[in-house]
Amino acid sequence: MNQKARLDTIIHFLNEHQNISVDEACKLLDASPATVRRDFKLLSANGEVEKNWGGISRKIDYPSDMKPLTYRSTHFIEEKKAIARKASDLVQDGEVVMIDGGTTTLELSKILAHKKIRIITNSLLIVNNIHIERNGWEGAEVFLTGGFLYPDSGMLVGPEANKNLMGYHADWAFLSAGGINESGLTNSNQLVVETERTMIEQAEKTIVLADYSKIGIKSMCQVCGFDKIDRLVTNDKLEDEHFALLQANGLDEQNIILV
Amino acid sequence: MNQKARLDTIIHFLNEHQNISVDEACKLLDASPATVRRDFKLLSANGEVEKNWGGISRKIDYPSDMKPLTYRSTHFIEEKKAIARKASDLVQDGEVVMIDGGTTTLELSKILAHKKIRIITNSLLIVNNIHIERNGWEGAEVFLTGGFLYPDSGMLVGPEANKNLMGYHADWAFLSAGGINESGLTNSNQLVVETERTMIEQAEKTIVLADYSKIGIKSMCQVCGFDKIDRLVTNDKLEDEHFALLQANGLDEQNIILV
DNA sequence: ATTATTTTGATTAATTTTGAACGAATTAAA
DNA sequence: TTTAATTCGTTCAAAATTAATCAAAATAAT
Repeated sequence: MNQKARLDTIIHFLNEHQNISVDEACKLLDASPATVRRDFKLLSANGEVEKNWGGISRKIDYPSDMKPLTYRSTHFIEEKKAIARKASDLVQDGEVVMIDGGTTTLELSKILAHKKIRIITNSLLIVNNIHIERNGWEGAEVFLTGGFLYPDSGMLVGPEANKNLMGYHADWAFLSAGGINESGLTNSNQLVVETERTMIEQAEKTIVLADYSKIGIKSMCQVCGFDKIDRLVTNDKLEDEHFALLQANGLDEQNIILV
Repeated sequence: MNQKARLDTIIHFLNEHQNISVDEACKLLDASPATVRRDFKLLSANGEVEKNWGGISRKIDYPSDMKPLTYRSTHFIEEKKAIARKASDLVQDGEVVMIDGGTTTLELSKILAHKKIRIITNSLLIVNNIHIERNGWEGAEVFLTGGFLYPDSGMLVGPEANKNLMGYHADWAFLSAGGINESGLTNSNQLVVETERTMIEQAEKTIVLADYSKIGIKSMCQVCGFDKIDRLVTNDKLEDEHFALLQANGLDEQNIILV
């Protein structure tokens, strides 16, 4: 493996994980510590990663408008993956799934890409990742809604997107959360919220994926009340106060899936 | 295996993988290191790939979660770019443009991305590239059709895609060609051809982009006859025989734009 | 069929990269 | 604070990669 291939492998690894140590990289690249250190030095000199004692880590907080369709938040990657894995267990072969945009639902889509299901989404980022995950015609069939491409988030929104969603019927709607508070589910973009509402309408069951940092947070736009949420998948790092908030609104052990 | 075949094999390999080493290429091409190096040198001199110690890699290294649906290297890239540049001159600010999938139309979309126009397309590849090309909210507004994502080509097809296209009206339809022969425009995928037909219906003027290698070729599916083609943009390497073919079907100096 | 031209593969010397060793620097433990 | 254990960066010899040269093989032209 030559240098360029090694650097690519490291970057690829960091897209999936938060950080990588010298030892891990040695195994991954089949190279000596000296070489790995030289590679790390190169990457950090280029400003692509952050150097720290024992390894390197992803730079937190990309300027989001610079890398439009790539990963946003690099925080809680492992937590999000765990939540996604748990949520994916709900889905059986042959079912139809609607997936909202968001970093946690993105992880979910990577897993679901391998199942024999139909996926309907309005997120370009998710479609791109499914395309990478699966092999040609194997795995899930994908249906994308049409509509206006919202530049920042890479999501398709507007009346056309909604009309498209209304043309489909799904077993599950997997939604991401901007925040969950006493009034229910909220998100930051009005146009995206519209499509989320439509997904809720068109699906049998609505599942919300939210790591613990989202509970107690209120975003600008109201998506729906707790009555529409059938299941909430979240971390077990949940504070008592937040757990009480959920229970007071009708979500109990049955509906809350902790990972 | 001759040189042309080797270069094609390498390019094809690089469409699937990020990079290729000299050793890998030796096995893949059944050739000696010396020959492989000469090939690598050629490709990098042409600017088609990036040279690095121990091998070559794809020139444009977009974020890993967009790879398959982004750039695919091709031959005749400069010709295609030249055709795209010429075609883009037709479009004025404020107009609405439909763009078909294809490598030449892809180049066109990169140019049009910077104009103050509206772009309607059913190609994910094109949408991704526009997204990269322009800066957030600057440049063209993009509308994507919904539909079934055809795995290989990354295009949205099927009844939903057609219905979406029929909801829009455009000044221009820019189509790519699988082949152009005495019966008119042909392409290889039945479902894609359907959307191309719809684009022709919904646009004021239909422009076909085709490098000279496409003239005289017949693909499986008929898109339309010459009567629907308002302009053909192609190279001036056109053979006399092919030029005659075009003229015999009503395309003259007025309609054929040579670059 | 013969000759000229191009392409290929082996050889070699120069250059670059790599891995191991070791002292310096940093963190963790006592 | 002192000590032990990692980790880091650098040096240097070994290994790998490259470009150049040249003869053999393949291809094209006469």
